[in-house]
Amino acid sequence: MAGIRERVRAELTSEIVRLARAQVAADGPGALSLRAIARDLGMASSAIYRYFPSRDHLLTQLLIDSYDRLGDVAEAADAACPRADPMGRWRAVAHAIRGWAVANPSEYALLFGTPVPGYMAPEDTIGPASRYTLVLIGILADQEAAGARYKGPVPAPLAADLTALREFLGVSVSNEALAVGMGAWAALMGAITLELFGHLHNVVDTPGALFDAVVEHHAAVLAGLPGT
Amino acid sequence: MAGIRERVRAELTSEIVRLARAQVAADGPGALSLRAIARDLGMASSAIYRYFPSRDHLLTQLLIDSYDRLGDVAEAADAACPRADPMGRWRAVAHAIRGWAVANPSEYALLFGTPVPGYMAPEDTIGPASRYTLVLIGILADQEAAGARYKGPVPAPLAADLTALREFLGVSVSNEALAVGMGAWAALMGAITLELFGHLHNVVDTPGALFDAVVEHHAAVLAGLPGT
DNA sequence: AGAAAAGCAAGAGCGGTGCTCTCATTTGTG
DNA sequence: CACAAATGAGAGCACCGCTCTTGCTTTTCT
Repeated sequence: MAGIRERVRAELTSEIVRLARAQVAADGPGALSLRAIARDLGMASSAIYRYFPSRDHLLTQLLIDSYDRLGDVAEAADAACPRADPMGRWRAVAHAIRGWAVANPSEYALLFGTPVPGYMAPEDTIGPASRYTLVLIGILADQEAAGARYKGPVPAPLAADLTALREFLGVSVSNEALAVGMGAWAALMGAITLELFGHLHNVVDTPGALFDAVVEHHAAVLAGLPGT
Repeated sequence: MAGIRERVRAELTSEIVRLARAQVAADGPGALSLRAIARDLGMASSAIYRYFPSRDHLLTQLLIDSYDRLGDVAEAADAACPRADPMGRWRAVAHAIRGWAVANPSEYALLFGTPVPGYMAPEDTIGPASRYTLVLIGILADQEAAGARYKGPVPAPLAADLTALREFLGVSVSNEALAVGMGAWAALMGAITLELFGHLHNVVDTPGALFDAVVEHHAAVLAGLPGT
């Protein structure tokens, strides 16, 4: 009942994931080949399906793992800052996210690039996918708790969504703060995506320059000081 | 010498592109299959290669076409506004871009989603790819010419790039304005990408709400009025 | 006009993919 | 020990991009 078989199964499963991740890292998502993994493992291609019922299921596993790694670096960067300095934390987390993205471009593409056509991310992914955003929201909440005030106007439909979101998360932030934060989030991801997907090649040579400007701009906005 | 053969060749070529676009629109890029196109055309799969030497070449053609369509809608939206109202033009162009994106998600994914692994966009694409950005820069230039002032600081490396960019484009805009504009650009594309690629599904229900907030925020920033 | 050259479509074929099915073997358990 | 479950192997299906050869048609040149 120790389950010797279960153990070797778990090991093989994680070995498959390991090879899959290496494949994705090397040639991007879409280059993921179950047959190639089977070859590397020295087993028949059909045997892989005992561990992952389809290529998409394996891809989902990679998705979850990558979201978790991103969550790790975001949380680590946040934890390394004094909690009383939300703007320093914002800068640190933002740069940590970009750092992870440029270090793992294929994984970033997997998370934030073109979604697989017929593929809808299952429930298991939303937890890991939320981690890095929760870090950002936490910073926002602390900044507001420290006295920052954000002025709207927040469009009515957005306000309703934000209210629901706040209640779901159980965090105490105003709708105005959430709206500002989502704007910063979009700018953050937009800057990284433009950079990583090559849209700055014919515009700007210095990698990260646009990103720095974006982060600094939103640092000022997120500061939420009166008169801004 | 009228070139009857050339004409039928041109027609067949555009027919191939038409079917390819339909395929991409239906099932996203990556579902593009030369064999399927050949089947639809009732010809041998090998015959396609007389018109496009490889799948990537056909994809490049689709890329150029899509960039041109995006450029069309951006320019049209801009032209429909009074030139003397740059902020109105910004709003109009931004919403036009998003409108095109939500109406043609697969084409948007083709342009701004995960790049094809080994694929590097050839020179012919940078012209069409620049059109919608030139519209945005034009608005920025007019706004600054109308008296708007943007304050830095612009990071030194970014400043160098922006100077080169300005000289290349031959537009008269300050580095500060360009930096602010690129920030708005990143936020714009980031908001669209997050929405279209499903990252708002568990956050916000109202499509476009985040986008509106982002556009309005940057409208205020781009206004460039003293005290902002 | 006739011959040479160029363009074109078709078919077979290579190596690759995801995935399914069957069959034999191994392994843990009642 | 015997039985049932889990596992691996192999063949096979339908698809993919791409290449090569083989004929046929159209254009062009002499």
